[in-house]
Amino acid sequence: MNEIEKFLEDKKVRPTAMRILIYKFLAQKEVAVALTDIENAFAKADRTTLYRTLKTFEENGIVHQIDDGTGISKYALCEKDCNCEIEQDLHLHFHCSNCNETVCLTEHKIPHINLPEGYVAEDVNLVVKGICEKCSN
Amino acid sequence: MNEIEKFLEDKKVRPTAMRILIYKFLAQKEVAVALTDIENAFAKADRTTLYRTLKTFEENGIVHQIDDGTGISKYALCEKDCNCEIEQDLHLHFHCSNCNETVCLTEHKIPHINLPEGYVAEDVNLVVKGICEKCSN
DNA sequence: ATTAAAAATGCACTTTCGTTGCATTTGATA
DNA sequence: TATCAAATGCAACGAAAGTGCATTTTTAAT
Repeated sequence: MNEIEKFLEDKKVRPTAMRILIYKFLAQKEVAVALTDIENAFAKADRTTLYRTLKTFEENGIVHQIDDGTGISKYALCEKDCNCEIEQDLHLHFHCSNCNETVCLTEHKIPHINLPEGYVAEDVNLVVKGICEKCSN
Repeated sequence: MNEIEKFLEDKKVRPTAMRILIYKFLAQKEVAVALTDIENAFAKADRTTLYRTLKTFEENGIVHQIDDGTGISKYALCEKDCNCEIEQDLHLHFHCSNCNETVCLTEHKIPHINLPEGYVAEDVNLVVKGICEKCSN
């Protein structure tokens, strides 16, 4: 409880009640969540608030946004000490076409990529689509 | 002209006037295009027709759809003899955050990815975001 | 403690994109 | 030339992202 408040403050995000709840929700989820998922979990809160909370979290390095190819943005908590940097922090995401869930495979970092002359990489997104461990049995 | 008709027929796609035009448009573009781009180029045609043409092209291995992380689907002609298969055909895409264009780096195939036990890969999407060659000068 | 300022939240609304159903037209085939 | 299937055009819908503004809450200063 108090840890979360402290954590948010460290990240320069005001620890409002709503934000603490959203943080908790993200923390208990082991998969990436869409705005709609949070909306359903917090029926009382307005979508805009949730939307802006996620944006704030993203801007302050608390969550990373995941584009899993479904066209719907997903969000997941960043790892400890993550700066969302290529080579160091960025990891593989897996989207299951059966259960439709997206997971962070944080131990699978993104391989180094050689770009042609003149190209500058700022961000890399690697998504594998297929059948996840739960659904493949 | 006649080559295109033949090509489309080979791919089991009826070479209608509209489809030939769209094919030509894609062929002359060196970047991936969005539905909206084609819409603007062919003001006379209906969006639905363009949309369905792209779908038809995609289903018949003429174009591949690209998810570049902008949330807007892009399309580009497949390489010759492409079957859109992992390890063989799938390549890197680069999205420029300056000019907003997405290019196929077809010579950069997607590296082999080891997944955890139980995961089955069906498709892989690798997008690098940054500054492209044209914009970095 | 009170108040002023700033930030967060809620509400209404808009835009864009993807998508579908259905009527109409075009094109291939018998 | 008649017939049937495929392609096209039109209208509309739904989901999701995003914005402007009014209101409430929180912080900070007096």
